[in-house]
Amino acid sequence: MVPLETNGPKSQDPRNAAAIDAPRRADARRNRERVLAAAEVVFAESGVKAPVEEVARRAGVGVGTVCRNFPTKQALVEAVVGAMYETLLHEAEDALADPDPARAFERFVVALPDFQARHRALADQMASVNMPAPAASPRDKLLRAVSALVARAQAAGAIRADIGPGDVSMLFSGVAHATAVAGERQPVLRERFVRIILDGLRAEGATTLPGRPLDFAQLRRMRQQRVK
Amino acid sequence: MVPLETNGPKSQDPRNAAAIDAPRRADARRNRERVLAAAEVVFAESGVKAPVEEVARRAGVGVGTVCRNFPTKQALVEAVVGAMYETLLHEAEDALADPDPARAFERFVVALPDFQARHRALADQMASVNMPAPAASPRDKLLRAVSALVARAQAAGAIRADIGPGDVSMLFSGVAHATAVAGERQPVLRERFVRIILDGLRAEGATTLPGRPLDFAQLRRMRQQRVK
DNA sequence: TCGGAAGTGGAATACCGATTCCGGATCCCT
DNA sequence: AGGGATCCGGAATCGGTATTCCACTTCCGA
Repeated sequence: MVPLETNGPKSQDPRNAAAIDAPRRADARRNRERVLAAAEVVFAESGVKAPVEEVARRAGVGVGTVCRNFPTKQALVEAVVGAMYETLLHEAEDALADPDPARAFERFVVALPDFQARHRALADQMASVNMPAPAASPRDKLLRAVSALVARAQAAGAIRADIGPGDVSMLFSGVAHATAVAGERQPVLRERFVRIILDGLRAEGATTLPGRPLDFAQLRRMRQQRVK
Repeated sequence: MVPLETNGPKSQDPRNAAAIDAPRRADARRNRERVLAAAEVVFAESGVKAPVEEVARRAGVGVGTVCRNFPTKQALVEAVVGAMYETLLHEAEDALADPDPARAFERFVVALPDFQARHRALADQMASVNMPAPAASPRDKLLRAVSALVARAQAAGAIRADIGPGDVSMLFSGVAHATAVAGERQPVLRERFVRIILDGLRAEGATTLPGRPLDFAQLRRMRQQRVK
């Protein structure tokens, strides 16, 4: 590999993932997008175990094209997950735009399990990521946005003070997983659970929680401990 | 059971699964137990995707022995799950033995996610079963016990009336799944979430829940709808 | 418009794990 | 103890999917 060129245009950049992300030819770039979009759909409806060939078919390209863009299936999955962070980030930013902290928080915790239930398999992938988020990456921005939503809601007295953003994230992801099993066509069920948990998050002092409020950094550390 | 008799042993009984469960030779029966035990451990730590060969190795037998006892990997998984129902049933019955309905309920909802977090992959399997439980099977007994725990707690005014056993089961399974990802070595985390949800379940009237209380029959029906 | 670099489809290959098969070992009854 | 039914181990088989490879097509700059 390293397709030798007459005079090193880029060969000295060891981590030019960007170059791989954006192939030279227009049709190639287009195909890459198609594959990514197809993969998101396929993985959502059949889980990550869906054959690569299915993704290729759905994208209208050959398997070779898929594998050239994403050298490994794992790489494909990660790319799709990366795209999902951006979607969730929008969700969070939309919520943050609401001037009422309580409503903003509520809006996000309704949207989160909703989104995750529609992407069960990929949400599981997201949950097992345990690398620190590169600064200013979509994931990093998302974590900050969620932290802000929680902090703002707490400052406004809308939710109890003894929880952290990590707690919130896990609680509602749990809802997503539980309801996805029963069928994503049951938004009512999801809403019931979100309401119940919201009631629990509001119940200041009803119970003294063991442990400390959980933030994302701690959450990540806990995942790493897990030998896996 | 059905210890062989001298003539006409059993060959005409089409559904003598029991006979398969209890092979004639003592060493065979012993091996079967070993495989079951090994499978439980292996699946718990590596998920159901763990190779059959790994189970065999852990059990100290050849793959052939595993496959003879459980003609299919799926059959092996189901056998292990079946055993788990019995364990959970004990948990539920122990809880029911507590004369205080509130304490009994609480005790079970702490034990449930705890147990499921230690058997994540198998818990997922359990969640996707959508056949009616045969009357008096461990699973059937478990569902009844849980329903009783919920009903009793409601009658005592310990938890809100607008929820059903299906709601409870899904909520706490969600906790199990969420915390299992972060590492089953974090019982404190699990307890935090259980407390929060318990607060939410206590908050009578705090929020009017959409939909109706969910019982197990409805839950099963919802799973079936899901084309899969 | 042309030439060749860049990209493509999909058959061939590599791999991995479930299931089958059978010569040999083990048990259990007499 | 003897002998046959039963069971065992694990190599061979089979199936299914990820990945590689290359003859052929498409794009794009000159």
